[in-house]
Amino acid sequence: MTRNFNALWKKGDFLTTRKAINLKMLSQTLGLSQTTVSRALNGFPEVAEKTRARVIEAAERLNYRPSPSAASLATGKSLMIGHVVSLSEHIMINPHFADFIAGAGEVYGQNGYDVLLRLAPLEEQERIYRDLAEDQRVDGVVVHGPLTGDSRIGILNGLGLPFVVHGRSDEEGADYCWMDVNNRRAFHRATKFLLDLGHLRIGLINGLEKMNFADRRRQGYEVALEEAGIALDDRLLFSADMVEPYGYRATRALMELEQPPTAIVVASVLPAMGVTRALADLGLRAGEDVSIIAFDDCLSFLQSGYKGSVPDIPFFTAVRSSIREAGKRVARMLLERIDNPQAPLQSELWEADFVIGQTTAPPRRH
Amino acid sequence: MTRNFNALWKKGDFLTTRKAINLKMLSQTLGLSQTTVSRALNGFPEVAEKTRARVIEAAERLNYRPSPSAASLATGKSLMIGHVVSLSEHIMINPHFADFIAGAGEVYGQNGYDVLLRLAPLEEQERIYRDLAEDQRVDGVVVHGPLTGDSRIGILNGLGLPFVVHGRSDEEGADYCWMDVNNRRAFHRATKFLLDLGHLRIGLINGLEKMNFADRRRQGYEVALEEAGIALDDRLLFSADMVEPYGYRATRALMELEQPPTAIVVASVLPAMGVTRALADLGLRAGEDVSIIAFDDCLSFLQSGYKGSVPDIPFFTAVRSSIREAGKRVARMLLERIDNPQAPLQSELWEADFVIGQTTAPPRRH
DNA sequence: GTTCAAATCCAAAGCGCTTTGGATTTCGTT
DNA sequence: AACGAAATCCAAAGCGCTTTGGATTTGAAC
Repeated sequence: MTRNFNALWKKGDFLTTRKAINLKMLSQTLGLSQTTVSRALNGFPEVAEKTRARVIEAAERLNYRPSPSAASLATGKSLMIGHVVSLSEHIMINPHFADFIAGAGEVYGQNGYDVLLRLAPLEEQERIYRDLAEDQRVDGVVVHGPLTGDSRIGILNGLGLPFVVHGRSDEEGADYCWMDVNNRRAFHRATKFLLDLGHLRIGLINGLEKMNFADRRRQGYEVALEEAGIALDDRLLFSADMVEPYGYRATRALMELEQPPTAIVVASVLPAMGVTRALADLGLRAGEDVSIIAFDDCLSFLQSGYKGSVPDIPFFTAVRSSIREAGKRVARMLLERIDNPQAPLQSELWEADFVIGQTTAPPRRH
Repeated sequence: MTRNFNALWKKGDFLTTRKAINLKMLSQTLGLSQTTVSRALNGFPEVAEKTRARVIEAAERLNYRPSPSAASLATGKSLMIGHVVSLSEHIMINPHFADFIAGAGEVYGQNGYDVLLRLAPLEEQERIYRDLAEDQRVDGVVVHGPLTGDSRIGILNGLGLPFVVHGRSDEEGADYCWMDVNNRRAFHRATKFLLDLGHLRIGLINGLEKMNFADRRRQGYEVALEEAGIALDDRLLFSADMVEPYGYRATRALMELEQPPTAIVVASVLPAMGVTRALADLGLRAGEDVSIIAFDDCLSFLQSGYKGSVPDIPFFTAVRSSIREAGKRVARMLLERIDNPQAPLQSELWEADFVIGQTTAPPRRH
């Protein structure tokens, strides 16, 4: 029975090069069939516990590791989660994506999944999803940065590939699985807070408004103004990719108005840093001269001490929601969906925290 | 011959669900053997061009796509590149990693490779490399954030898995393939520039010095001071993970010294933003009151307009090298290495640009 | 019209795993 | 002691591709 295997062993293959051992060899050493060994390792009930223990022990001792491609070929599962992102196109995605994936990757790792990362511009993503699905390269995907009316969602539903959207694509968000922050309410609260402080002219430095999250944020801002009986002023509204220099330029433009705003709501801490830089250039101070509220995704490299360590008063007053925690949650939702594709569609809406920092105060009296 | 396939076709499988078509079916429709079809598609010379054209046409028409796991099982190649990173541990890696992978991913995509991303703390990475190699899950890996004397390199050499190091791990850098920026010279130049402007007390806000790149940067700084006959002052030296609040706190500490520095060299634009924030808090202005030179990785979300668009004068005076371009280069080197594992080990050292911005000036006279 | 390469194509054996359908053994019952 | 169900295990058939070793055909040369 074990002759074959012993021959190989004596040849020295295993001891020296630690050449991978496969199921066949393992079952031969054990004097069991491949079936039994496979079932023992995969936790099937029809194998005696004594046998299972023996098998597991031997597998560990001989450093047996099943070939992923063989398993994938046989089962059709790949234990991979696809993330398709356009890191070149909307570069503001980059740092956000890194933190999101840091959270998601943690969950994947705990469940034996890996990330398949594909960089591609938006217009190619539909084709890529199709390829990934047909090739069975991934067991599910996460949709990043959904636009309002995003066509990727329809495609994915058609493909039958499990997916979760980080964010939403429309008002209902009914026929797909998503996890989102309540962007509208967050910006409503931020704007109302500034109004309550007495600010009457409030600028909005928003993200790209074809992105659904930015669209919602603007709605929150507008509704708050409306409720306060303040007319919208287009000159106070900006929309672009959320990078630092954008915040800088928008602020310079705002402050050159004949009636500059006394407060600004900013879609991300990144442009918000540009805002403070612009104010500094003009000899103005954030908080004292111009109030700022930013949306804070808890980007790891900007704030280090949330939990313990250094409990600083945060610089920016902010509506805050950890994108990294979002990554974890989305990952969990997706894995559940993969395990049970028939389960009803889940969705989850998080409220952002509102934290007071050093950049808000009542408007200056002249 | 084609009966089998037609039967399936008529059943409607292909037209409706676009069920994946496999080699067998494709060869049956063509009336050729699987061998010939496979060879035709993979560009082998022993198939007539006429036949090849016919095969390719049919493959496209029927939307044939070879199964990656089957191909991987048969060939042992996975068309995947492994990136193992610890996004949680040294969070400063995050934004840098995102831009690096944006560059690398572009090259991978052009060559039919994908990224397998695995999040793991440093101490697990050796085991993970071993697993990835034995499982044949990836055809090569990139080593991120090498420490001085990094054990991962020895492991990888032992495994025979092709790899390229982004950065270096030791003085020689001889027995592995790497691509690095001349960090020592960059910081030497930066420091010397400040000395030439007349600065005598120069702070260093460095990265974690167990990281090889940070170690080298410090060497450059020290040598420049030494050459100018200025003694090192430990109170001017900081070393930590390069996040924004670190720059802030280090600067506060620096400015509280009885003899505060008149200039600071900073290891990254991220802490440098903290530096300017701290200075602003103290009523000081970067450039006028305290000079700053930062290392600038061209992080996408901080500077948008390098190439064309808005040719701003950069804010920070900086030594600059695009981490994204580095990603591209590393990816190319790795793919070459995979194609030709026997070729001599390559390495590449880039010089950083030195760009003058708005944060350097001669020291204030009192 | 042979002959012999060169050109072209093929059957079949893997690659390493899962899983179906059955065979064999064990064990409590009668 | 015999019986049937439960427990345990197995042989073999895929999964879809690559590739070896060989068969067949073509075409130029004699």
